[in-house]
Amino acid sequence: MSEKLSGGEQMSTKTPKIAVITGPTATGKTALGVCLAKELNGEIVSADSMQVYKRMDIGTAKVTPEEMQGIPHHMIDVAEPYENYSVARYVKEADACVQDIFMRGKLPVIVGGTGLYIDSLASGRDFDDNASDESLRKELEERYVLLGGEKMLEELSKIDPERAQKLHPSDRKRILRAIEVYYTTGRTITEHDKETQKLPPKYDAVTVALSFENREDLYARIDKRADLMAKAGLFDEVRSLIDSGVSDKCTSMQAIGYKEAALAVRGEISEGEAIELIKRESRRYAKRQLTWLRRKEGIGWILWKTTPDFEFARQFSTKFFIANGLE
RNA sequence: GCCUCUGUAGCUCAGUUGGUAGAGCAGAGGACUGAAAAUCCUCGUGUCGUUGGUUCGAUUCCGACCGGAGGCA
Repeated sequence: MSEKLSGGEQMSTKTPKIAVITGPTATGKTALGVCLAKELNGEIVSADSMQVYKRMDIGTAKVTPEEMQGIPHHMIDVAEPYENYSVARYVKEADACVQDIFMRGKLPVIVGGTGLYIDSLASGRDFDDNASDESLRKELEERYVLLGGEKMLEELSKIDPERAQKLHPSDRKRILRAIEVYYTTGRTITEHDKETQKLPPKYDAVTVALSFENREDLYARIDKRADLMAKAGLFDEVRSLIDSGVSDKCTSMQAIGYKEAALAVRGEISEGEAIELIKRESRRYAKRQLTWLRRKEGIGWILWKTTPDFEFARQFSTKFFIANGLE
């Protein structure tokens, strides 16, 4: 009887496993995601900081209804382009999706390239509702411009020396956020981080990452996709966003493809120049994504030779998932 | 055919009054806890076109040759 009880306890404390498909931009995550969701009786939860916005389809390479092949997709088109989305909101909403999918006896398949979103969702990071203050942030922003990074970092080192030591004077966002957290919650961001690090992860993310064996092949794919986006009407898409009143200060308009196309729409550069910029920024973005992923252990990497081989990827991923306890 | 200019990092070009060289861009590596497609940090060895000569020493000066651009015929 006691055996039974302890067994039951173990079951209930076991971390649920979720499937994750990630990798730099333009590597075929969307297609593989659908393919595996079909095979594993799953539903897709997107982990993409820009596909959350409605009316941003071409530039974000959003899945089309045909590509979905009947598989439900969550966390896409959940915000308006003029809203400012955030990790905090993502974790809250995406986690609700994940739980709902589990409840219905299906497997959540997380697909996307926004590493911070995936990590935060999996770790179950709790974002305090009070730890954000727009007007304070604005005020700090002004102070930063006025006083400069050195002075602001000095200010931070008085309240949170540990954090201050890790930051560079130019890292405006992080310096200001650290100060903001202290003023809104009364606790330093270092304390806050240490606390969340202590928490056991909410989900066990069994992760497959896609990339190319040779960097040039990845870059060639990115370049090609940028050309296709332009042909598919990226500039019209951006023009209509601007016409509908989405300001270039919005988070959505900082997306690669959108900020450059907006310059062209406003006539500051040519469309050809915009496309070249989009290619370059996308390449750099892909590199940053790789940097993020490389440090993580336990990832099952699929490296394409020159073009994706989804049949191989399907077999590899299925084996990898099963080997890591997913069903 | 002759004359002039030119050949230096993947690209565009500096430079060395002779002691083997440095910027921008491209690129590479890293960081990342409420904007993350964001934000930030670090990184420059290359037959100085080839080959002879002068020199202790040549990428630098001289000659020839091979590319490229322009001019005259």
